[in-house]
Amino acid sequence: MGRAPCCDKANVKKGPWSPEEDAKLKNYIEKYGTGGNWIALPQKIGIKRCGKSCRLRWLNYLRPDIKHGGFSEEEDNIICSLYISIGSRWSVIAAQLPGRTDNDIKNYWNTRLKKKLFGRRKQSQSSRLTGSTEDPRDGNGMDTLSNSAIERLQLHMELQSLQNPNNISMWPCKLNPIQERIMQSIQLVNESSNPLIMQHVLNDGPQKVELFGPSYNCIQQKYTSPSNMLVNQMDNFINVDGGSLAYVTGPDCIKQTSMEFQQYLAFQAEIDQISCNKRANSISVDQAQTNEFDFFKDMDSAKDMMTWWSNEFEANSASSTSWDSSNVLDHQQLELKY
DNA sequence: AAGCGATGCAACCGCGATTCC
DNA sequence: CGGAATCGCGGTTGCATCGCT
Repeated sequence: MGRAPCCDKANVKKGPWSPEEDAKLKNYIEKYGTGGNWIALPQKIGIKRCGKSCRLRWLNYLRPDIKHGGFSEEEDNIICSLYISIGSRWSVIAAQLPGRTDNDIKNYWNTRLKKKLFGRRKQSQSSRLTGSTEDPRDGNGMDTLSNSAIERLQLHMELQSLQNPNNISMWPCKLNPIQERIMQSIQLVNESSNPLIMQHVLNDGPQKVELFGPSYNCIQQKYTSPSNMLVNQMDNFINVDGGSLAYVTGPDCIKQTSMEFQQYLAFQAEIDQISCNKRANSISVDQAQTNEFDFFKDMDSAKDMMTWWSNEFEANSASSTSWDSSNVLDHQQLELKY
């Protein structure tokens, strides 16, 4: 039993939008708004389109404040930095780039920026591997990993370096103060996920977590308000599940743990287990999990990749083509004040 | 000039999250 | 409170265009 379709698939038009359809949709929304129901919209307008398709067309193309093409270097930097920090959360990234849509950014990343990064990797690697014709897409390189896997790998490495600060850092860029705080906060969450410490937290008086997210906008709001006391309480922020932040204000927090926080803890546990299995060279891992995290088999090459990335970032941070996220988060669009 | 692979982008699809009744 | 409806997101696909041979 699948889910019921959102519209009558047989009676809706698919494919490219005609100028007439565009005009009808645009005129209607500008006059009356969406009415809070995209599914009903096409009927009202009199076009044979799925409501979801109308929503997409409006958000990605017809909206008046849309910017198309021509990403600036600054935008490149923001996208790269945020992708490295939070992964493929295109809507969150898009929220930091006025006029850009998640779809646009996703396409731009997939078609250009990724190549910009991995292309350098290819170049760098092939210069070291004499006589090698290795293509990163041939099944042995990092590109065989899913975005999610890369994201997880990055997170894993962050956590590793936090847990063992004496290790050579493989995180690709110098963190700015906010990112450093967030990384510290991850450590706090790690500690809190320890049952003993969790117990301590629970017994140590009421706690409360306010969740700001998943969009970074929320952080922005907190940090751009000069009169907001939270500005001075950054140590109390903890990162949950990538883009979202939780703020530890006091009472009742653990009971109010959000879904995202639970997911984060589950993910952390998963990573811990995998790391454990890796260390113990265990082969008893469930096959599905093994498949999902196959890349850990190739951890050495992955480390190599991240080390390379780190070098590239450092080298580039001195040039005008800076990939250094510390620059990015200083960007005025984020308006983060320390 | 034609063929063909690569590229870029708009649009679709499936599914989890959220809202509504 | 539970199920249905809707929203919103990320991944994927399809197709027009480009550029190389």
